[in-house]
Amino acid sequence: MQIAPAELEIMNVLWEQPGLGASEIAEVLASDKSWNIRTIKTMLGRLVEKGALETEAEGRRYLYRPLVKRGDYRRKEARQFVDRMFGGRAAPLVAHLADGKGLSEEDIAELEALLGELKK
Amino acid sequence: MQIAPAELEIMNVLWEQPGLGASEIAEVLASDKSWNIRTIKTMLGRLVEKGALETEAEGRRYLYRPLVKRGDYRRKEARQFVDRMFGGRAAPLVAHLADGKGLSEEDIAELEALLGELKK
DNA sequence: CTCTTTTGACTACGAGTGTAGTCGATAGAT
DNA sequence: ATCTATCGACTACACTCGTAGTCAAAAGAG
Repeated sequence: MQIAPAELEIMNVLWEQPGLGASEIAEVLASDKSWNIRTIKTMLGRLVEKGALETEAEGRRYLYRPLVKRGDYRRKEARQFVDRMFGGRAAPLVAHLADGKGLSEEDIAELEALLGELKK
Repeated sequence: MQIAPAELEIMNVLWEQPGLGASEIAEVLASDKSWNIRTIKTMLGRLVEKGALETEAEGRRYLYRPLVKRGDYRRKEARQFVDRMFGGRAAPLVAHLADGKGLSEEDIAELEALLGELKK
């Protein structure tokens, strides 16, 4: 199941706070996106169609919550991305991020910890 | 400038061997893709339009070569991807790759070396 | 010189996306 | 009871992408 970039913004909101209604999602997004409420509803509809969200009726509106787990989705996308862009090799990806100042001190520390784990 | 997934396959060929003609690209790709030569030509046309490739006439055909550097493109995409999927944090990305067995022994070794570099 | 093959140019077309409008029902305001 | 704001359902529409067909020109086969 395929989630488009704009749809992902919606999913992100719902992963953080499952069970919101359309207009609440709109409020959350209002800060950085200027999306018409209709646009958001269209995307919600499509996400439900795709099986990425489920709805629960509450009075005359719907509450939405993710059917797809964020971790699962991220894992799948990460794999796909690394395959497409870097022929499946993760190291070059990290190298590029590093090169473009995409890694903070904190990232580096975290990565070190991670690698420590992995070596065991 | 936006390069679609299928177009990227073409770019990959030309990044490896700049200056091929359409049918030569088709030959290279024939091994793992079953694309009609017309399909390839359409994509070449679009890539030229987008400014990702330039052409040089050679007799009655064109030779294609990348205008975009592979490294630059990868860097940009990597950044974008991490932003969209992981809120800009690289560490979680690597964690997910690790989790899904996306990291080989070799990757891990390389990453360690990289981190060593970065800490300096 | 004529027939076939190859090449680039242009056209097609359905699925997916981003962005929103219209419509009918209904819940709340007065 | 009536008007208005809101909700979900359906519809619209231009643009991108994947996939290829058509066409005219030219190059090579015989």
